Amino acid sequence: MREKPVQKQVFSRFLKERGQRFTKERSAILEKTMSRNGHFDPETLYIEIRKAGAKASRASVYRTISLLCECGLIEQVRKTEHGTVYERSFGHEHHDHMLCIGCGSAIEFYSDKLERLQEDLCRQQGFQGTTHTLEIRGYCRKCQKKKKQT
Amino acid sequence: MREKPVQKQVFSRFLKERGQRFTKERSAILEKTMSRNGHFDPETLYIEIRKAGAKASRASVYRTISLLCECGLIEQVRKTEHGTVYERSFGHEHHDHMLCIGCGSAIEFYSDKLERLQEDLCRQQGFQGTTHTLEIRGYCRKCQKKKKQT
DNA sequence: ATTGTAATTGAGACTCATTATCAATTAAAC
DNA sequence: GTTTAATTGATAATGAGTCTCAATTACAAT
Repeated sequence: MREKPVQKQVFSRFLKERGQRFTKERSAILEKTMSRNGHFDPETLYIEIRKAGAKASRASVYRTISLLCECGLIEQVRKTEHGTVYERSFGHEHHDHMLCIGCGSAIEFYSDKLERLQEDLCRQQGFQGTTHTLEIRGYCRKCQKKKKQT
Repeated sequence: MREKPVQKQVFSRFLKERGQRFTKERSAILEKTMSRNGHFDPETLYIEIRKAGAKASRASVYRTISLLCECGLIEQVRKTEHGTVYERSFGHEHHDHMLCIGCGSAIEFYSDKLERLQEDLCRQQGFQGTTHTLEIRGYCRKCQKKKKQT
């Protein structure tokens, strides 16, 4: 796994500005977070970190995830009955999701039309929109086939 | 508060089909649910029911909310750090929400363009979409003013 | 390098929403 | 009315996430 010094810089600057420290625990969590491609939840991240031999407690994982959200390196995707799902946002353009009811898989997509629509809608309502999340639920290709077979 | 016999019929039929019973607890919870206009969470509903003098335990409230979701009379709006938020869907057309970061208030809106956009997006991805949720976060009129004053 | 000091860590206690348990109750079919 | 399986509710259990606090440590100043 290649180093990602840019992200370390972003994070350590963010911390320094607030008089906070860039510890090895935070560094390990940052690294594992940034090496992840898809969605993840704190517990899974914690287990991966332990497996990788790094030392960081569950508490630190939660605390660091919080910080990473604040400085914009990751963001919350959604809350589920099994906990909160996050994803890397650094080097990962804004997008929305389609979520398969059948298998839980997620498709990412981006739509310029949607971005413009958000602006229109906000104008109509006198609302100052900053971000949005669109989640489309349904069936992915695979699960559509499975359904036909039954 | 007027009676809403249609919803009772829907619910009791739904239950009968599944060999389940239409108890007074379920009836009380249904009624309180249907008399609500905005968003609500299970705990608030439970407290209201107790205040109204009806008898239903917290456990029954949770269990019945689950049933009401299954039969389509209410639906989950979102999960927050303070629990799950629901809203009546019976006699309440589909819509999406703008959520104020400042005060937590919610604006409901409906957009035909958005509905058509969902269809387009799904076609593009070979996804069979059934429902969606669009949540736009930002500042409502009041909170925009407050921010200016500071 | 050493020191001083405030930030951080981690183990475990705690919170709070939600679910499971199970004996007692009850709807509703006969 | 009897029967019987579904339901209820008090309470225990679960599980994600947060808090506590003594021990540790980053880091700025000397």
